[in-house]
Amino acid sequence: MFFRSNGSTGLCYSCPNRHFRFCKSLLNGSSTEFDAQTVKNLAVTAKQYLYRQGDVNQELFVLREGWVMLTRVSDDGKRQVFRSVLPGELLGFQQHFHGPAIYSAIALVDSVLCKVPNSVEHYSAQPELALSLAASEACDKMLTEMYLGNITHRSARERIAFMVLEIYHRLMLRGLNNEYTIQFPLKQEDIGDTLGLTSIHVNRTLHAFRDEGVLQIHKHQLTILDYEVLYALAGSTFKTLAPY
Amino acid sequence: MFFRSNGSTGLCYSCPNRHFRFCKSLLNGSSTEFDAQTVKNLAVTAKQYLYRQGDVNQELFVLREGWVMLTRVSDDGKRQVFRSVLPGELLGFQQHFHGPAIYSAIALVDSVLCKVPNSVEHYSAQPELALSLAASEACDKMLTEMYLGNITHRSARERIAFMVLEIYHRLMLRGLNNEYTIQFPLKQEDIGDTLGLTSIHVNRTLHAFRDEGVLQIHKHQLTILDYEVLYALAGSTFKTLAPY
DNA sequence: AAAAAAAATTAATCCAGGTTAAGTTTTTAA
DNA sequence: TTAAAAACTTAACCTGGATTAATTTTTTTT
Repeated sequence: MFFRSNGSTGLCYSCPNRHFRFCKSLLNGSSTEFDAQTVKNLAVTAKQYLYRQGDVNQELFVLREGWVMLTRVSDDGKRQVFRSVLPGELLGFQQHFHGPAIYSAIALVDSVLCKVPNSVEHYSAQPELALSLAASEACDKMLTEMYLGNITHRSARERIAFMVLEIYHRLMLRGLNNEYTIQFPLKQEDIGDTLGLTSIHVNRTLHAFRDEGVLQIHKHQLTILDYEVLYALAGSTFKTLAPY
Repeated sequence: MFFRSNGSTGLCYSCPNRHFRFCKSLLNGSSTEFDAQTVKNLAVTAKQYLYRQGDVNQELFVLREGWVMLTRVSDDGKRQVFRSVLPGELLGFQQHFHGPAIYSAIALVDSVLCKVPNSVEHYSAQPELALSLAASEACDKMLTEMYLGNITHRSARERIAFMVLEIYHRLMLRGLNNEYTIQFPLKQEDIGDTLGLTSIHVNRTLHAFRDEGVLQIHKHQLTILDYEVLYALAGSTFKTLAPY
């Protein structure tokens, strides 16, 4: 089990995410020990929606543990997967606090979220928090831009290599890897809907990667067998992203 | 001439952008009349780079008038155009204040920018400003996500229709249209590099649109001839974006 | 105004990935 | 434990947009 389970409803001081930017700002701004009065834990089970596109009045969360995926279905029934939210990352912020959500958030595995303050008053009282929020949005924006650059003009092999390395890297920063193996709850269709490929073609490509000894996905575990090959395929976009 | 030219180096009180969110926050937080001590104007000519990918120590700007395009060239020489920055929009913010820029910013027409405060101290003194920054980043993020959804799985005609309407709509919000005509400094290659199409295919598609009486680009002027057709092609993604 | 460079245009050919269809295996629910 | 549903796999065929290669028009520079 790679997802840390250190008592789902624990307080911040024992949380593995407490050093990530937004959480750090929250804790810094708190005069007393941070507790359930301010940060409320919320447990969700696999396949449960946190909110759906069109919902209003949504809240701001930090994912404490688990894996959340952001998706949007267009009128013609096509689904776009925007990204995976990993432990320590924010989800739910919108420029218009109470406008409708443009995408749905679904937990892919049992997850725990922390509901965090999200009001103009809170941010005014804690300017550093608002700046952390801006940084978090800028980070998401960059990730989305890098995916845009990855998908535009690049082959299926390159796109998948980029996506796998990007997620592997983000999990590694959190210590959520076991050597070259990670938990990987995404289905082939999810990969396809992230990268603009059909699940059939994702399947073909993953199969080729396995035959070539590059990459293997089995029972929700992904193992990188040849990092160098993936790194070369992922291209300069990944190199740019890696420091973040 | 659709780009407002009301004295390039004017102060904020006469600026057409003064009611846009970030500028409004700036002005609200200013105890005295806002002047050149705080906001410095910077004029750039067409084809001039504001900064290039890899540059460090870049500044935060609001585009006062003109048109700026954000692009990134990858190691293999392919160019990605991220988006156009239109008057009143922010550019240059990064989560790491002094990290290298991941893309270049180039003025496509003669433009005027306002250099705005961008330090932790400023944001701490003006929490509302930090929140406006977060909102601006969230807005850019959403736009990028919508482009991602547009490019993934959709045809060349649909992609171009979406892009044209999105830009038309954003200019219209600023009063920078003349009925169904806008200034449009993007080259066919720029459109291609935004949407993941070759300029040859962009040309074919634009030609078809002209033949069909849908859309026309001539001498940097774009005219929408059949809004309904474009709107239907642009799909639900555009409908979602339009309120913003 | 002429020369050079950049951008737009057109046509022919080709292929990566889509589509359709029919399995098989794995997971979930009963 | 069995049945049903979801996910994965494989193969044959097809097409939208890429590639290559000229040519023309427009813009910029001299």
